[in-house]
Amino acid sequence: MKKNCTSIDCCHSDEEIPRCEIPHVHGDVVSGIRPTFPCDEHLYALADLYKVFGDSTRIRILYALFEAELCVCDIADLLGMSPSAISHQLRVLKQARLVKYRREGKTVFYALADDHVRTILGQGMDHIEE
Amino acid sequence: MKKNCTSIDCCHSDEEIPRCEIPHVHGDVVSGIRPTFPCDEHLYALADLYKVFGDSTRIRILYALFEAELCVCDIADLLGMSPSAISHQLRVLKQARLVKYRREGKTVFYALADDHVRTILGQGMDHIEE
DNA sequence: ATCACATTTGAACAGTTGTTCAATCGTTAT
DNA sequence: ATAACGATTGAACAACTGTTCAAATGTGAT
Repeated sequence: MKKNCTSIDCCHSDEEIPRCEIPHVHGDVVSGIRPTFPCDEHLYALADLYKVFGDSTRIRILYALFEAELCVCDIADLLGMSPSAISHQLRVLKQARLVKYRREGKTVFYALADDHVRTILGQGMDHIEE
Repeated sequence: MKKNCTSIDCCHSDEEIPRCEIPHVHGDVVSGIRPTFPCDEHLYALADLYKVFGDSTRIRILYALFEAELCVCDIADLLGMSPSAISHQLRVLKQARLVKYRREGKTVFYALADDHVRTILGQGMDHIEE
C-alpha cells in the first residue's frame, strides 16, 4: 500500500471519483482539489479509528494503560464500571489495534499496542487546551 | 487552565475520583495510576473532539479544505451531497473549532481553523497505514 | 470430576447520530 | 417591493452505539 494516499496515484486510484455535472461558480477550484482526496478505503479506516477515540470510557481505558499493563478487573475497578462493559470496549480497542493483550492463567493483561496512541491523544489534548 | 492535566494538580483536582473499595490483586498498581487521569472536563472534551473526526463525511470536508477555502455548495458538489447535509456537518466542525468561515455576499467560505487538523489527520493516517 | 474466578459473548434496551425534507433566514439584484 | 440564490435550521426517520444483564467460556485449584 502506497504511503501518500492523497495523490491521484493512490493505491485505489481506479475507483469512482464523484463528479459535479452542474457548472458552478468555483468549478475550477473544485475540480482542482478533487484528486487530492484519500481513497475510500483509507477514508473509512480513518473515520473508524477516530470513532474508537470518540468515547470517554475508551479514552479512560487508554489513559489507564499509559502507566501499566492491567487486567480487565483492574480497569473495571479503576473506572467504576462492570468487567463486562470494559471487556466490550477492550474488544473495540483490540480490533483497532490500539491495545494488545497476553494471558497469564485466568487473567488477561492489556497494554497499549504502540506509541501512536500517546501521540494521537497528545495532539487532541493540545487542540482542546489551546 | 493548567497545561498538564494528567497530574494530580489538575485544574479540577478537587473533583470526585472513583475509588475501588474491593481489595484487589493488583490494588497497589491501580491506586498508583489513578491520579494520572485527565479531569472529567478534559476527558469529555477530548472524546467530543474525536467524535467529530469519527465520520467520513466530516473527514472528507476537512480534506477538501486542505487545498482551498470553499463555500457550502462547492463542498456539496464535491462530495455529491446536499448543501443541507454539508451545512449540518459544518456546524459540527465549527463548534469543534476545526473550521472558520467568512461571509462574502450570499456566499459563506469555510477554511481550516488551524494546522492542528492536518496534524491530527496525519497521525491517524500514519496509524492505519502501518 | 466440581468449584471459583476472570473474562468473554449475545441479546436487549435506551440514547445518540447523520441524512432528508421542508421551511426559513440573509444577501443581492431587479 | 419581489425574486433568486446561498446557507441555515428543525423535525423526523432510520441506523448506529454503549451499557446492562444473563449465560457461556477458559483456566487453575481442590
